[in-house]
Amino acid sequence: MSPGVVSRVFNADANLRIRDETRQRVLAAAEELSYTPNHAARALRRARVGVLGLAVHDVSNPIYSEIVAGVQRAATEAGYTLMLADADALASDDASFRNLIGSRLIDGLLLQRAGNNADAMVAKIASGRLCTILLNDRTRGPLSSVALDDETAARLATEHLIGLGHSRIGHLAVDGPRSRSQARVRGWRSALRAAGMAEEPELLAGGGHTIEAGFEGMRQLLRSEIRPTAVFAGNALSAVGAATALRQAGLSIPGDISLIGFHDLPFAAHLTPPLTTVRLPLRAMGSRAVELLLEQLDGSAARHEIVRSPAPELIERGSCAPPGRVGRAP
Amino acid sequence: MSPGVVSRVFNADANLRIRDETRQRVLAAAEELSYTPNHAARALRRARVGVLGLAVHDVSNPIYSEIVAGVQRAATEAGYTLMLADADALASDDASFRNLIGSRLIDGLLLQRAGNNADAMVAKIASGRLCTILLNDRTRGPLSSVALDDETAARLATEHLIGLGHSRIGHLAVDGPRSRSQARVRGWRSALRAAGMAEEPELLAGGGHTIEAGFEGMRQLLRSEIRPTAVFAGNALSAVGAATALRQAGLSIPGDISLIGFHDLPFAAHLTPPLTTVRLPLRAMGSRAVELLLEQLDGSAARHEIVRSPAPELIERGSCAPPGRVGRAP
DNA sequence: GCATCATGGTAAAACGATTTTCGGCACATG
DNA sequence: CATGTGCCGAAAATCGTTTTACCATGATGC
Repeated sequence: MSPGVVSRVFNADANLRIRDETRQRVLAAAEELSYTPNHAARALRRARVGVLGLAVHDVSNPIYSEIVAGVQRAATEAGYTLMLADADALASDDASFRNLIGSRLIDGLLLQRAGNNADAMVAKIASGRLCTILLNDRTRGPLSSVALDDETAARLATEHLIGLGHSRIGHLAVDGPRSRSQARVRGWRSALRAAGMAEEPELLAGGGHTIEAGFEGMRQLLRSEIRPTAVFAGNALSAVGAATALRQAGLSIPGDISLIGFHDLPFAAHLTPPLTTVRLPLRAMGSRAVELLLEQLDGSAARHEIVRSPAPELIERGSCAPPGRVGRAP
Repeated sequence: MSPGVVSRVFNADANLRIRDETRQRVLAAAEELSYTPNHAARALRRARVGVLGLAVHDVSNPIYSEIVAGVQRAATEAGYTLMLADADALASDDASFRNLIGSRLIDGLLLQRAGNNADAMVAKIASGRLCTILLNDRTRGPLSSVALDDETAARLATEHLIGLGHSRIGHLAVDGPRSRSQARVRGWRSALRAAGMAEEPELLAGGGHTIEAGFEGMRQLLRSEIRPTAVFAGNALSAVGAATALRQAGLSIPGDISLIGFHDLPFAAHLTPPLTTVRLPLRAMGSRAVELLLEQLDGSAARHEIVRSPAPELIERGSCAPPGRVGRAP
């Protein structure tokens, strides 16, 4: 039996004419020897490895975990395996960068850009020939991107606070206090303006995307002249840190200050008080990114897309209440 | 210039005698063309791909995230790339299983066994020829394993509660209420016995390794005849669920019931009250597992190891207090 | 009876590196 | 002059698949 026939049986080649008896013989022998095609040889021959790369900034961040889950599912469905890389290591270690990007270890890359040298990194990748999708990013550039409708979600959160009667609504911005043009800040601002409220610069602080940064950001808000009665945190983890800062200041949530988080993660319901959040389709974004990547591997052009479905949704729990009134007991 | 020379320059072959001028010429040309060796071809020729697999039960579980971080670091240091797989998908989808295990897509596998069919899966893997290390597992079998000193940690947690004066100390067991032989249950029991306390079967409930399971487990403990004054949760996430159950029952922590968690995760300090825990070297276990795997790839025999360093450590926060007294304010 | 065609395969050439073998050149030695 | 002997580098074999080209053989068409 020649290897060529075996190969075509395995790949269900439609152009192969073969006696059924022979096919059975091949299959039986494969079973007997528990034969599995060698990945490297196959990848070498067809110029395609069947592996997608996913580089995220911090694997242990639960927000990324959600994205990873979506990516994982879509990739598996499409018959691809997923390779996880550390975006920071990629940015700093040039050897591992070249190994991942240039060696055709993967067919395409999903990149969650983050950190300071993100731009430099994007440039480096764009100059290469590896098909890449930027995750959770709405940059207009040579690289495709998939993002969420952060602005709508931020507006939703802010409007909820406005609806409760708040008028001094702070915001912990993920990209620092000076990032006045980012989507979440825009959503927050547009909701304030629509309600006829002035935007106080002191009500905008940096909250980062970590517990610690949220803690610091909230402390800064509390030190400001006009103390907010409600705070919209631009990130789920920073909301956790913010809550701790409030508790340390002896303030109750939502009695003294209402708090709303961004991204609805599993533990949000288990904070004290349970955290009201806006939920965004993180998993869907992950899946969609894979679809886009696969399309692009087939030659379609770069594209910038925003995943709006399922739509951002307000998840009411116990961390928001009208101002100046004690909310329900914890 | 022949490809052979190029290859040997790139891999710093000691047996190659070459004029320095020629070497420079090779290096310059490589730089010029931004040449990177093709991974598949290289993997095919040397029967080694430079990729390690890591299969965990649930990527979004923060405990696994810690392990992943440790594995990631050690793998990168050793010049290996990491491939993340979903252990559940591996167990259920036979095609992806064979693809990962048999095709030499990876050189070795780190497997966090979990789920019901874990045993069957281990058997399937053991029958194959892929070098595998079981993570967080102390099974004696043909496969190597790396585990933590859960028993000591559990004893430490229980002794802390005993030291505070508690005598009715419940335990939420990760593997269900009937798993009387697991390490954490053993640690809990041995601490109780050492203090001359009887082990009440009603004080043992299943807490799983999810928030929900912990919630249910605590509710069960609260329904029992002898209500505990302190609970040792066998898992960090189940402690979060347990805290919610207590809150819903109108009980205060630690005023009415003290709570101590297993595994010290970033958010533990940000619960209300901040959760007292025992910290285990999760990252170190991940790193050690990689080391063991690499040794074994070089031919060393299977081994069962327990990572005891850094030693389990009690992290006191605000969720434990003497019984029948109100603890410090949240 | 000769050309054509479908059938059921075989044989061989890629794929892009690594590794082993071999050969040519220059110089020294007997 | 013949013969080693270092040095450098070229050639060729190899890894396990996929893919293309091709070849018997017998059946069919005319």
